Order: sequence, then C-alpha cells, then structure tokens
Amino acid sequence: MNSIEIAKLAGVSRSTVSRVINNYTNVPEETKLKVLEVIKKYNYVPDASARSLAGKNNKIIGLIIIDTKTESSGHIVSSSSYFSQFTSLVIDNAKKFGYNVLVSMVSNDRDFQDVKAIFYNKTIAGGIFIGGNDSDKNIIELIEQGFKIAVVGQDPQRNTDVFKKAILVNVDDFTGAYEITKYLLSLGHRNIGHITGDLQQLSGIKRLEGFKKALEEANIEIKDKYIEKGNYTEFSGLSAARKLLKNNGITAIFAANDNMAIGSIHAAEELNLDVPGRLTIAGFDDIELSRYIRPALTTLRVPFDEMGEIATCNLIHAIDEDDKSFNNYSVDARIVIRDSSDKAL
Amino acid sequence: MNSIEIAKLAGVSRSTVSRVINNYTNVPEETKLKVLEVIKKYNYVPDASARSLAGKNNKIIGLIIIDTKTESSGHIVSSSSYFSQFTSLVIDNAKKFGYNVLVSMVSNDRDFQDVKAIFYNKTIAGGIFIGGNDSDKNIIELIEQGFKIAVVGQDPQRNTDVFKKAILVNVDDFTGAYEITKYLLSLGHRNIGHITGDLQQLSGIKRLEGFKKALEEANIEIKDKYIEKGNYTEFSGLSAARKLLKNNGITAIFAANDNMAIGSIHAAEELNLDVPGRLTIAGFDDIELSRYIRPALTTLRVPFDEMGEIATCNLIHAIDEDDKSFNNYSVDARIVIRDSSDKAL
DNA sequence: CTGAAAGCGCTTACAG
DNA sequence: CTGAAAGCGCTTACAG
Repeated sequence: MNSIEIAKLAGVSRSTVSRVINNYTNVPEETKLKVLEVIKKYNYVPDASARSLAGKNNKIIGLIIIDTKTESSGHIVSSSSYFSQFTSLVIDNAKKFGYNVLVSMVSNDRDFQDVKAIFYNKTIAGGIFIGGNDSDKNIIELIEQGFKIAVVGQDPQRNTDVFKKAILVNVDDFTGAYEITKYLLSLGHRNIGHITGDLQQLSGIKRLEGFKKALEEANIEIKDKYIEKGNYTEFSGLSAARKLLKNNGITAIFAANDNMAIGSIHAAEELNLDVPGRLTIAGFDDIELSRYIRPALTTLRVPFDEMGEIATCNLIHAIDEDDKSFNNYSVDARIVIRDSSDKAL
Repeated sequence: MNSIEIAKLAGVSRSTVSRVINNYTNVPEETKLKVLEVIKKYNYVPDASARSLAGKNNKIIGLIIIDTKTESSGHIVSSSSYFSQFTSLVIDNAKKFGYNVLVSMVSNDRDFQDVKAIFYNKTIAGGIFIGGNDSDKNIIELIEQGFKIAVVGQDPQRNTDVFKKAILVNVDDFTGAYEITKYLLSLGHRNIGHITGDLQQLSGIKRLEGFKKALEEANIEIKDKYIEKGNYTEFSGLSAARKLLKNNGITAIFAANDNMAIGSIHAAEELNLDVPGRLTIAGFDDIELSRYIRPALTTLRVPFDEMGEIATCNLIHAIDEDDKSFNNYSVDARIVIRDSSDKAL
C-alpha cells in the first residue's frame, strides 16, 4: 500500500492524498472524507523514511543518557532510580506531541560517535542529554552544528556563547543551598560549617553563595574557618569534615553534595560524634545511597521529573517551530528531611 | 554533504561511494581508502531516511513496554525496578549490533495505535514487547502482518499458530515451582499447601505441575485439600490461605505468585500465626513489594536481564538474516530466600 | 481546488 | 571493477 494506490482507489492524485494526510486546509471536506475512508480501510500509514526524505520532520527525538563511570562531578542522574523516572517522563511528554523517543546510553567516546551519527544522519530531529560532565566536547560540537539540543544538569556558564544555542535545564543551586541553610538555622544551629563543591564548577560556586546568603540574612558572621573546600568526592568530604570538626564548636555541616555529606558522616563516626545528636549533617542531590545510609541523609532532592518535562516540551517546540531562541530553565530543589538533622542542643 | 559531493571529491561515482559505505567486496583497497578518507574528512554520514527508502534496514528496534493498570495476570514487568534494568539491557545489547532502540510505553489502546503505526511506517525494523496480557490482539495483528517481533513474558500456548511466527521468551514456570517446592521440602516441611494461579493461563498450570512433581519425587501424597485455586490477585490469595489454614496441619504455603503470597501473609496475621515461626510462605515473581513487606518474602526471581538479552539478540538476528524460524526461549527463575521461610518445627 | 513533475539522498541491478 | 540510471515513497512548489 502506498500513496499511489490510495490515490487510485480514492479517485484522486497522490498530491491530494498527501494534502489530506498533512492536513492542508485547501481540500474540500468531501474529497478529504473520501480519501480518509480509503486510508482507514486499507490501514495505510505513509512510509516514515519517504516522508522524512521529502522534507518532513520524522518526529523522533533522542534521549542520551551519559553514564561515564569516571564522573566525579556533582551530577548524579545516571543512578538507576532516576533513569527510569526521567526516561518515562520524557517518553510520556514526547507522546503528547506525537513524538517518539530513541533512548541511547553512552559510556565512552566510541558510543558518543554513534550518537553523533544519529544526529548527522537525521535519525533524530533533536536530542536531550542528561548526565556527564560539564562542557562535553561532543555535545558542544553538536550544538555548534546547529542541532536542536537540550542539556539537563550541566553547567552553562563556561561556554556561554555555545550554550546559548541550546536549551539548558538546571537546578537552582543558589536557592537550594539558601533554603537548606535556612532550615538548619531554623533548627537553632548557629555554628554551621560548609564543605564546598568544586569551585571551578558553577554549582559549587552557587551552592556556596546560597549558604552565605542565608547566614547574612540571619546576621551571622561568615567565618572563613567554617568553610572548607571540597571537590564533590566522598573523600574530600571526609577530610574537610575532619578539619571543620577539629577546632571549633560547629553543630551542623552543610556539604555541597551527598557524597561529601556521607564523607562527613564517616568523619563524625571517627570522632564518636553522634549524628544527629551532636552533629547535624545535610547534603545536596539526594543520591540513592542517601536513603540507605545510617543515619539517612537530610538533603535536597533534584526534581528530575520536572526537568524531564521542561526539556522535552521545549525541545519539541524548538523543533516544530524551528525556534532558535533557546532558553535557560531553572527548577527548585526540594528539601528532604531525614535522620541526619536535628535541633541544636 | 551528500554522496554526490563525496563522490566528486574522491573522483569516483556515487555508486562506488555507496559500495564503500556498504562494504562491498569488489572495491579495490586503494579506491576504498581514497573514499574513506574523504568521508572522514568531511564527517559525512549517509542520510538514514534515504538509505532506508532505498531498501536498507534502518537499524532501529522498538521496545514497547505495556503498562496497563488493569493487569491482573502473573506478569510484573512494568514495575519500575525492572523497567530500567530491562531497558538498559535491551539498549546495550542492541548497541553491540549497531542498532538503536526506540522506547515506547503504552497504557491504553490509543497508544497502541501509535505503536502499530511505527511498525507500518517502517520507523522500526522490529519490536520487543514486554508486559501486558497474554494474546493481546494488537500484538497478534502485528505478528500476523509479518513484522519481526519478540514477546517477553507472555503465554504462548493459546495461539500456537500465530506465536510460531514470533520470538517468545518466558520464564520456566515448571522448574521454578519445582525448585522452590524442593527448597520447602529441604526445610523439613511435609504438609505444604499450594495456592494456584489462574489455571486458564499456562503459567498457572505449569506452576502447579512443578509443585506436584517435587512432592511426588519426595514420595509425599498430593492431597486435594492442600491445593486451593487462586487467580493471581492478593485477595484470592487471602481467601485461599484462610481455607488452607482452617482445617489441617499445613506448615508451609507456596503461592503461585507474590500477590497471593502477600495475601497469605495477611491471612496468617488474622490467625495470629507467626511467619515464618509457625508458617512458611513463598511466592513467585519477586515483585518490588516483596522486598519491603514484613516478613520480606521468599520467592522466585524472574531474570529479566537475561530475558532482555535473549529477546534483543534473537530479534536482531531475525531482522539481519530475515530469518523466519522463530524460537521459543525459556529461562530459569532463581530462588530468593528472605524472611518468610524457615525450618519446619 | 488539484494534477504532473521534480526532488529528497540513497542503493542496486544492469551493462560494460 | 565501475558508472549511468532507475527506483524507493513521499512532499511541495508550480501551473492551471
């Protein structure tokens, strides 16, 4: 069954069949009905390749999940519990617009070459990247080529020029850090330590700023010795917490991510400090482990579901309207209170 | 960049460029190298639609996850923890063969129409179905149309003729039931009750047979009053367990799925029977809840990872070789011992 | 409102 | 070994 046969059966030309299928306005209702009837009767569906070769968008977007094992950044999307949630959301939202989703997982550069190929060969009309490191060269290449791309959870500031041509969806690091610090203050804590993230990354800087802002608003002096540098790894959290706990009356630590917060829990164990009895600890990200570690970690949950929806809808809009005015979206992290935080003594 | 430009640059014809790309044997090494060089230099990737329109397989398979809320069968694949595991496996295995995976989720008939469309319009070269009810009319239609299809976890016997034209991957219900019954016997239980699944479904029949076989081998009389019919719902498990526990010295119950095993736990609670102290309970499926209910349920885990691999590799093989000799694959369920089983008193 | 025709970018018999 | 040409099944100016 192809459009010629349908045309013959309906007594019109291929052009008209095509017009009906593509919902052109200048087809009389009667003709349209006649054609539609034949189409339905023969269960005809126009060939996707032919349509796309003839210039139609193929209505497939790619979801590319970057899962490099070497990743040491503050991003945590590839952990399995987010995977399915985020993927389902992208698929569901795409479906609303008649789009299908091709899901790819890349864990090395070879995989990335394959992903680039599906952009270049037009298998997909655009793509959503999640996970991976900031400013990935491969992603930058694709953006520069003019492909429609949404990037979830990567630091945009480093390559301002390039990333202006993409959709960026990020968590509001500043507000998250600000809110959780306010929460610690509300528990009565006054001597709060902060373990920073990698300050080369925007997330590290913003989380530090949010922390400071909350203290300022509470009229609490920001002491340098209450701020230790970390780099998002658990070990850096352990060392930083050791220093923090050595010489002052700190009753709470806000670590810029969960890995470092977990390192801090271990530091507290070494010193026989009860958490949360003697020391409150809070993180950022809500990685899977945070739920299972004892005490379960109070942290900030990154709303990947919301981010998936924003990325998908905006990407599809950009494709459908050939819209080049890309945007930068920010979503709020939500405080998740578990067992590692308690009132100050 | 298209094949004509590449041809020009390499000083050959489009035909030759195509031959190089498609690895024809009758191209001299020298020519090949020359063409390859130009291709690499200009980062050329042949248009996927054009290739597929010209007769090439587009190397995309569909993974269709059926997630109908009304499902009451013994199948449990759509629960989220399997979703990501199964999906990753399909994607990883497909990648090995140069295939990409389009993931679709269907939860109603409208969705299914969209799925059928991507078969008919050749967006995908084949598909793997997981979840859903046995003998779904939509799946049968697609198989009858001659599309390459793998069905995971659906009962094949009901439509023998149709399903012979598809790849079937199922868990070995008989052996699973046999093994777990042997395990109960090894704990010293002699009076073991069985709550059957839906005996209209092959899984229900096979699980019952496996149960009986183990008892026979142990020379234990199979008493009718030790076997109660269920239909895979939690409530049917509750009622069946009540009857089972009323009038005889049963010390263990093997329910044909986890839902019914959970119903049995509730029946034991009603009767103030300690599980596993006074009553051992075992299920089949290892649904997510089984890990969290107290006591955590001893059951049989369906190895979806293995099933994903089998389905993917065989489907792609069928596509690549245009092989019509479809097969029926069976994998073993693995016993997962948790807290609901213990030695007989 | 509608048809004939060109064109999308490939692959593959066909002929040499 | 290799090129010219047909063909895959659509869409869309173009002309009427």
